[in-house]
Amino acid sequence: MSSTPPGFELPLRLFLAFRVLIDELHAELGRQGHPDIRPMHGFVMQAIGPDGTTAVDLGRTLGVTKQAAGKTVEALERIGYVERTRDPADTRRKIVRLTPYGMDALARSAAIFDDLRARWAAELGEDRLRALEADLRKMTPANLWRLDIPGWFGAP
Amino acid sequence: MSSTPPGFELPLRLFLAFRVLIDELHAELGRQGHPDIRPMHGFVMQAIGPDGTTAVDLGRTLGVTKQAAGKTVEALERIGYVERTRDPADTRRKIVRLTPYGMDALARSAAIFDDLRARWAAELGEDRLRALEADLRKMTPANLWRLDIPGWFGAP
DNA sequence: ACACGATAGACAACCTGGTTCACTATCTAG
DNA sequence: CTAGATAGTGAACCAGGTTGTCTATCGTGT
Repeated sequence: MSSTPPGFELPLRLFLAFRVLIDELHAELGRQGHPDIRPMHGFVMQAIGPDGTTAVDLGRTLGVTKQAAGKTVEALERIGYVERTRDPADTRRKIVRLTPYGMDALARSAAIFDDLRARWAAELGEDRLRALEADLRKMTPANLWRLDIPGWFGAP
Repeated sequence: MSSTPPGFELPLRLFLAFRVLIDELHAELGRQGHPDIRPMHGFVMQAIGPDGTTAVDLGRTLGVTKQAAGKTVEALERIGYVERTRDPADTRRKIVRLTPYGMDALARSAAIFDDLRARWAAELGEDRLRALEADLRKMTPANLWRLDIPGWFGAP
C-alpha cells in the first residue's frame, strides 16, 4: 500500500538520471583520450553530424541563436574537434566539419552510451528499460535536438 | 523484433522529459501569479525549505559555492521570495527564510507537480509510472538536491 | 544588367549563474 | 585571550546565452 510519491520527485529523478549518464560518459571519455570535452560539446557534435553543417543551421537545430552556435563552434575549433572551411559554392557560408579527432570523440561517445544503456538494461532488465524509453518517448517532443541547454534555464 | 535504440537516446529523453515538466510548471506558475519565477528559483526554494537556512548551508545542499548560493538568494530577495534576518544567536549568520509570497510559490509548485504527475499517470498508467519512478530511483543517487544546475554543464 | 531584399557570419555589449581569491567579522576552543 | 574556524561579501573572471548592428554575398524581379 505505498502512497504515491510527491510530484516533484519525478522531474528531479529525471534530471539526476540524465546527469548520472552524462557524468559517466565524460568520465569514460576522459579515460579514452578526450579529457577536455564538455557535456555541451558532445551534444553539439552529435548535432553537427558526419556531414557537417553551418553555424546558422546548427543554431536552428539546437534552438539557439546563430551567434551562440557560432561561439560554441569557435570553442570546439580551439580544442581541435571541428574545423571550418568556406563553401566554394556560396562564399558566405562556412561549413563546420568534425575533424578526425572529433569523429573519434563522437564514435566513442556513441559506444559509451550504448554501453551505459546496456548497464541499465542489466540492472533493470531489458523489458523494463524498453518500457521506460517508450514512456519517455510518449511524453516528450519528437525532436531530440531542441535542447537549448542551458539557456532555457536562465531564460526570462 | 524491435532493435535496441541507440544509447544516446536515453539521456536525451530523460532531459527532454525533465524540461517538459519544468516548462509546464512555470507556464502554470505564471498563470497563478508567479510570472517572474525562474526554473532555478523553484529548486532553490525547495532546498531552502519551510524552516530557512543560510547561504553556506544552501550552497552545501545544492552543491555550489557559498558565493553562488549568496547570489541566488540575493536575486530571490530582490523579487520578494525570501528575506534574510541576522541570527541573534550568531551574528555572523543570516537566516534565509521564505516570505509568504515565497511560501505561496512553493505550495503552488508542489500542487502543480502533483497535478503533472497525475497527468503522466493518466497517460501512462499509474503502474507504469511507478515502475518508471522506481527504476529511476534505482539508478540515481539518494540525495535529490545535489543538482548543481547548470554549473556542472559547463564545469571543467 | 542590376538593384534590392534575404541570408551567413562576425563583433560588441550585456545578462545569468557559476568559479576562485581575498577580505572582514564573529564565534569557539585551548 | 589568542589562534583558528566559519559566515558573509566583493571583485575579477568564465561560459554560454541574448539582442542589436554591420559587412559580404547570394539570388531574384524588373
